Amino acid sequence: MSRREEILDAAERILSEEGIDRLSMRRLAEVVGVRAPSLYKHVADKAEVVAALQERGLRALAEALAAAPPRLAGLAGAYRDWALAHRDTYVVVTRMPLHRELLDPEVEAAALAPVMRAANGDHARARALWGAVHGLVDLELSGRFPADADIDAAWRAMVAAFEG
Amino acid sequence: MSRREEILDAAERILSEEGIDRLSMRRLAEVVGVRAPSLYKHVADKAEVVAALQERGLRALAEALAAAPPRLAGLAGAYRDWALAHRDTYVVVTRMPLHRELLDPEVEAAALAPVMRAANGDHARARALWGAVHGLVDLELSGRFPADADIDAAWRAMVAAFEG
DNA sequence: ACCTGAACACCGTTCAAGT
DNA sequence: ACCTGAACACCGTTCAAGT
Repeated sequence: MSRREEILDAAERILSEEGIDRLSMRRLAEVVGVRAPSLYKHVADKAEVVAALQERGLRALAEALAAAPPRLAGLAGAYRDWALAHRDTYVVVTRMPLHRELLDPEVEAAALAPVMRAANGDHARARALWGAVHGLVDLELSGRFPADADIDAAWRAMVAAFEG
Repeated sequence: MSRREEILDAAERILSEEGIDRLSMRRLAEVVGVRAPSLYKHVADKAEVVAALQERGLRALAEALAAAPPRLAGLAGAYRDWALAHRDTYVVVTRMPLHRELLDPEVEAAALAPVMRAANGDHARARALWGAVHGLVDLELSGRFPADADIDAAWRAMVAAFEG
């Protein structure tokens, strides 16, 4: 395993185990067992590390969605489940600037392919659907629903609207 | 005008004019004309500054939505327009941790009241709708749609789904 | 080829000291 | 009551120097 892979694996571990706030170049170096400046011999900057995490996250999300039942409710459920199980990764994938020039060009489309399929190839509808599932996940992750809110019911209402 | 108000006004100005990345206690102090430690005589910490910005943002959003045509398309359009016109404020309002204990308890509900009304008082439907409009805005603000995407069409598809 | 310490320009925050 | 400089524990990043 190259030093570079070692660094990216460590970054992935920090992200999922310690959270995004702890993902610093200094902490990353510490986990790898080296001083922070040494990282720059193997990655250009932190943005490159983040881009790698986004790529890995998109691949994992694509896999989870591809394995879900293709019906809308199943797909929406798989999307939500994956996001809740990988909160910090989901945030990195969707909220941080996407450096597309550092990304495998196919990986973004692959993650959205199941959504595209559920919308019968209608781009506008696929984006509306993606917005809806992403929005519900994002509000939940950001703690915008009151503690006693029935979030499952909100998901059912969303699915009903798009199936209507 | 109290020093505290002066500080919060300056924070609002930095947020909208220089962006969230420049909103630091040190920059804030500089704009107010004082050293950073002095701020702590007037606000407890940065979280309190952010909470004040969230409250002001929610109030402004509530106003914009209340002034919109109550039909779904008009409401969705007003939501999107406001978010795009106040990008950094929108991000602070929706993405940063919401310190509800520092917030006027009615302001959050006030912002969502028009959405609630559009859902005929159905909480689940209102949350699905909020998720959908927020999600589309968030993906657009995060640059997740390709440059040639017809985002207007995505909004129409979303409105159609919920009106269906 | 790889790693290091020192440095630079930043953060949020605390605190003793001054008025 | 308010403001200050100095300090602490952090950031990302650069660079000359060592092996």
